[in-house]
Amino acid sequence: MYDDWAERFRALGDTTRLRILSLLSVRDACVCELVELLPISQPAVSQHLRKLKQAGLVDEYRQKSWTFYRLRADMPLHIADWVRELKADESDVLWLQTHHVGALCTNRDT
Amino acid sequence: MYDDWAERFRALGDTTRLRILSLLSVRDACVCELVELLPISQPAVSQHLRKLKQAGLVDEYRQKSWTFYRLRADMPLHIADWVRELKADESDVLWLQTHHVGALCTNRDT
DNA sequence: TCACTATATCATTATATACTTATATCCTAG
DNA sequence: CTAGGATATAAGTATATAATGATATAGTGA
Repeated sequence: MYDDWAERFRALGDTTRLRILSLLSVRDACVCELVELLPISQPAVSQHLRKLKQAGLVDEYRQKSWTFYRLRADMPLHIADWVRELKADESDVLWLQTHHVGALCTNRDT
Repeated sequence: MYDDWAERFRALGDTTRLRILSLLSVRDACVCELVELLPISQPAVSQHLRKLKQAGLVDEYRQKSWTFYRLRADMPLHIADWVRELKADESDVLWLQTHHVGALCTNRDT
């Protein structure tokens, strides 16, 4: 009866995933960017993203060789309200504003 | 950084606890009433209530020999909004409306 | 006081979660 | 097509969680 909600809340019940959401609230990001910012391995990041996706909180799109994740626009209302107030750490915001994946990974610029 | 929120969401990330919240949104209830309504043992109910309490979502008060639990009035805003929309199962509502703990525990009412 | 009821805690167990490393898959460039 | 980077999946492990039955604690009322 409450399965979907429980799954959503479980997805939110982890500080790493909350940080990922805070990052995505600054801007969309690809997996390799999140890997740069988080203190865990690439597979761990991938697994967190999968949970967030299964919970309907993020979705993905491809651009060049990268898979970008973004907050889902159709996220349940109250969660969306909450996420909107989630403040990313200042240094994370700075990083996201001053880096772009092209520079990070192979080419330059977006 | 997001520890408190993660704990709250983890507390919400279980269907049994969501059902407990839905019950408490109908009216305050004591542990023995929740035990009647839920398909799990009394210790399990007690442990769920402890998690909800630690997460700041419910609190307790004593009345006669019973410990009643109620939704915390100062629950975080967005969660309170969400809980307000949580609909208890109709048969649960009926049970809560037609029973009271005095009848339950000392007499043997319907 | 004692007996009883209500609730909490303890010890244990099975399953879920979060991480790791290793490997597979998928793109895109050349 | 092939090489290499980007990402996902697999397998394994340690910790967390949710349940149980047994037991401890607390309050009530005779």
